[in-house]
Amino acid sequence: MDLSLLNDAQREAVTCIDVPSLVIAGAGSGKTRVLTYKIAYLLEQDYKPWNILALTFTNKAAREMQTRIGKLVDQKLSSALWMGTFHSVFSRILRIECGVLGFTSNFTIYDAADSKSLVKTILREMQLDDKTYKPSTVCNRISEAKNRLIFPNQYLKSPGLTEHDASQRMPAIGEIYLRYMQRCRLSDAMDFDDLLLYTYYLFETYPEVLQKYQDRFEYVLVDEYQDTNFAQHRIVWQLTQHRQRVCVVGDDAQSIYSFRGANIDNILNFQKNYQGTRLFKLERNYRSTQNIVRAANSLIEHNRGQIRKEAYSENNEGRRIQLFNVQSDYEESIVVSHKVQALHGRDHIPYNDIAILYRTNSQSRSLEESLRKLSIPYRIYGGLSFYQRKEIKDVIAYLRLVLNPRDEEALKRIINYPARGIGDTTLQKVLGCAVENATSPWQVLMSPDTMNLAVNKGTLSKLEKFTSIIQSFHALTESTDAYTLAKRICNEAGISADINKGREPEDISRQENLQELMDGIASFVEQANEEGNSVLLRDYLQQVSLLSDLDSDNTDEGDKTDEKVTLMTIHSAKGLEFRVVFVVGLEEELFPNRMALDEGQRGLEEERRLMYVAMTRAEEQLYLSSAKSRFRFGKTELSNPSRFLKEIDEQYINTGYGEGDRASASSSRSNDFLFGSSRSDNPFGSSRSGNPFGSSRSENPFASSRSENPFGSSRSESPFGSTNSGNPFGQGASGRSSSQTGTGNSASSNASSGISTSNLPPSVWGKTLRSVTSVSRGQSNNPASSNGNCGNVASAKSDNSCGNNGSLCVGNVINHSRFGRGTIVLVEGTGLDAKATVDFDNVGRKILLLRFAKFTIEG
DNA sequence: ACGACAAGGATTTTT
DNA sequence: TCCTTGTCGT
Repeated sequence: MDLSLLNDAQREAVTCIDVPSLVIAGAGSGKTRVLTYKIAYLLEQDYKPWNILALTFTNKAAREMQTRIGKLVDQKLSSALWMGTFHSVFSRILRIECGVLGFTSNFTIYDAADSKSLVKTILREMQLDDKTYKPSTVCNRISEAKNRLIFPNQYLKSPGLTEHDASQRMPAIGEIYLRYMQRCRLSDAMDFDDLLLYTYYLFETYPEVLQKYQDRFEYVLVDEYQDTNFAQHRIVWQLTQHRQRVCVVGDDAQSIYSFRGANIDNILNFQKNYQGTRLFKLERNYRSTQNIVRAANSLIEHNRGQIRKEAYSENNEGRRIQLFNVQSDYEESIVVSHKVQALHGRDHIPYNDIAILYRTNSQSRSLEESLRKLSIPYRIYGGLSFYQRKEIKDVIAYLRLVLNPRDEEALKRIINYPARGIGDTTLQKVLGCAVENATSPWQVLMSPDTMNLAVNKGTLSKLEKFTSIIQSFHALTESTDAYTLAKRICNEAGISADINKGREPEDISRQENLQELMDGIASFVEQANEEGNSVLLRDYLQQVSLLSDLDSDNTDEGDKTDEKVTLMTIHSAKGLEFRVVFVVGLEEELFPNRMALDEGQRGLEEERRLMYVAMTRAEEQLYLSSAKSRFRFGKTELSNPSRFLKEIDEQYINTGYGEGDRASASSSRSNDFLFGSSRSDNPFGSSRSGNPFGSSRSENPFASSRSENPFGSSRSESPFGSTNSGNPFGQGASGRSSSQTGTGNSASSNASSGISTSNLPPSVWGKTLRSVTSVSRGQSNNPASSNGNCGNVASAKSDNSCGNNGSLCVGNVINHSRFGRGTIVLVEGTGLDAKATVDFDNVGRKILLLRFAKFTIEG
């Protein structure tokens, strides 16, 4: 491996593998480069890939890193690395190990909407007013607690927390939290935070399990460490405390997720936690012009508590930052659009080198309009996610319920969709009955008599009809592939009929969305087949619940060649770069956002870091704009320029419309807003006194959890509060009193509750796969099997010895339907087991099962 | 039980 | 402005 491509600081960081290393990597300083080279270096030093764990912030980042490492070392090695987000990696582990925690390996992952809905249900049951107990507030509170590894019983026992809740007139939050936890357990469900919380708990409670993973992960790397929360930090500590072979990379100046519990202290305190840490600072920015780097520096200097860092650039000095001060958001859109047009037409800058960034999604609307008027192609990221659309959630809810009938949120969603005459009254009765019997709603439906469900005969038969159809699907989950099963569900449960009946434009859109979802499932099955992985419903759901559409969408699919301007929030833009960047809506209350300002200094500093991130996305040109009025909440509101504009050293800024752009026809060109008088009477900076998560640590009601292990050493004491039975988790579904029996071999005790299939070698699943195949191929409408463009393949596949006399030989060049062009380097196995190893030009080396692979042979 | 309509409320970021 | 929630009438 060639380390000469690295600068001194990068190289030192890469080759330091004997002591903990903290890499402070400024924007554009080659952070990913260091991580990828470091992993490659570890492999070169004889670390095995399966002994290396690399944790990233997004799935996309993981994928990209994997590809980049694959180019440095053998693809085979890189694909064996443990790499992914905290959530995906630890959900994999939890699916294997969670038997001892009382979950099955098919547990559901609740998304934010599920959590909120469950909180609402609990509020209603406790007869609490959801005006005083705003569900979102309650959810946040629970999430904060989980991120700090505080379990319900600790919450209830903590004077700081309960007093704070009382002072907010929400004394029952602890109780809600407890019920919420129990309810999730009854539903065999974990929310996002639980994935971390239970991982921590698992490791803390079952030392033999912890040791297994300590042994496995000989070296741990964490990307974007500034955005980790306390739970994540502790999990990393659990895994690395013995060896201290750990490397974290991040930039405290780019920490922008504290609202999600990210704790900047993790990175600031790293050196204290790991004695003998070596600190590396990557200060040279390779991305941006000097002007941009300096301007961003001048802004971020207004924050305190950063790690000192001298970011610099040796690129061109570049142009000054252009400032647009305009009348209205409408004018802002026009000015920006015209500027984009000019950049494209006059300066020949491709559209996809241009990004427009904003603080809130709602700002995209007016920009879209004016871009459309000028026929400028654009692509919006974010907004309402594909997976949050109603029709998609409905189908996913079916899939979830079929796999895990105890999933209460899924059941609530679809028990009357499509309408089958089961109304709210009935649902409430079922839910109430479940609570009374301390069981899941599904259990109530299964034995309504013993549970004393009080509904009339007609209703009962409707319920039975519902359960029997779900059961009929459930019976197929072990044998039928996800696509075939999903298709059947859509058809037989009446979803397709419901979706396809309308002809309105929005109906068409729903139909298209459903189709897209089904296509997605089909291609999941197809790909899993080719790679010899399991294709069951659980395998699909496992990954889809952790997918955001930022991950799934914008991949290859020819979109890359399309030239489009990028519109996205600044948060989404993290880690990206563009030659030209517009940051719009630089106004007080909007950016910095009102909500953040309400949180005082801490909130303001995060907004400032957000602005820093926004500015440092730009390579060559940066434009900032600020409007004097903006249409918000249905009316026009006056606004003042963002304080950030004043904080950027003026020597890097040009004010007004420069260079005779046609936009300069506008009336406002003065720079008085920079120094104007309107600012003095602006009452900002007021910080609420009782902010529970404020910057002052001593006021923080959660602060105590940080210094001490909230579990102590006691394994027998339940962190979930007192519940029925001896089970600390308050439900006996698993038939096991889990925390007491943990001293045995966890792997064997786990077997009874089912082991996750995805980590097993394909051979184990050969039988299943075969039966899956026949089913799936029997379906004429299965795109995975009915594609006609693979004539050559058919012969290769049906030939029993394609290695020797078949049509596929080593050296053949093939065109794969998804992976593109590649060269055959190995053909092995016969008949159904025939496999080919292929070096693809763009995606590296893959092993394909020939009976599934879709490709044509070239020449 | 379910559809239509009104009112009200909320509008930050997302694994 | 938009979307979600609640209430009403059938």
